[in-house]
Amino acid sequence: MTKRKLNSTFTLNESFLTECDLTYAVNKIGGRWKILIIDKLSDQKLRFSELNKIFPLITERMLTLQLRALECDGLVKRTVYAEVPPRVEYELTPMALEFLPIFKQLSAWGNKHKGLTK
Amino acid sequence: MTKRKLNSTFTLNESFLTECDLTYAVNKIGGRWKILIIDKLSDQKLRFSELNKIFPLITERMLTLQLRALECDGLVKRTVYAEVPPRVEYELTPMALEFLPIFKQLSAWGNKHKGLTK
DNA sequence: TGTGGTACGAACAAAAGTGTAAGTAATGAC
DNA sequence: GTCATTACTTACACTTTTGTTCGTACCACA
Repeated sequence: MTKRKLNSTFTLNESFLTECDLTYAVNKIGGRWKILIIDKLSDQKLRFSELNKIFPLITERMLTLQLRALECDGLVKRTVYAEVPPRVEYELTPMALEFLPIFKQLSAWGNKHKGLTK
Repeated sequence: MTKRKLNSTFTLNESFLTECDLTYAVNKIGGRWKILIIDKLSDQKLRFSELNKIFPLITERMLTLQLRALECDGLVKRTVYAEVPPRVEYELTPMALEFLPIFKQLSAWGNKHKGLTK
């Protein structure tokens, strides 16, 4: 996505951290809007503009970035139709589909404990 | 942790985002070292200095911040012993223990797909 | 000729997260 | 009195992430 300086402690630590399968997994869904996007795509293909309407607060730029990251991580498949005006559809990959049951548990956990700090 | 400006779009979006149970849950473990800390605490209490030794790359400041955040979110319990030199022990709360099985699945998913982008 | 819709891209700015380097309190051991 | 130990705290700098604003290509259609 954005260019990074190599050899910064930040980056070095990142390498160390992603050696952990758990951290690796969480990093993949760590972007601000990624989870919501995956959730919406869980049972349907959606176009860029449709996602944009579903999440009015996300900017086009952010949506682009998050989708690109998801695509890059192999969680989302991007299909471009050579039409005018352009049409691009996004859908989950099998790898992402395997994530969904975990999502449900996470969601249940979140729901159970939300607001009950302590 | 750090003070935030209210009313920034960033903060407003955060409110919107954490309405989603899923995003809420992921945010709780989103800090850079939180997952590793929880993992280490999964079967034992540990002192501040012990955690620091386990993760040589984390700075004391970061360790403090992450532990404070975890405590604030009700995932970690902090026990201070009135001794000199000070002794502070950290352990998981029941809420965090409920997270562990999900962690295992996340970890398995990460292990399966790591390196297999696409 | 001009307008409209789609899915972006680029330049910039703001905010948050993370790392660096130093310092602190309390007290028991020497 | 000095030093060592533990668990921090503070001030600052740097990196990444997120948001703002503007602009683009393409062609159908009016």
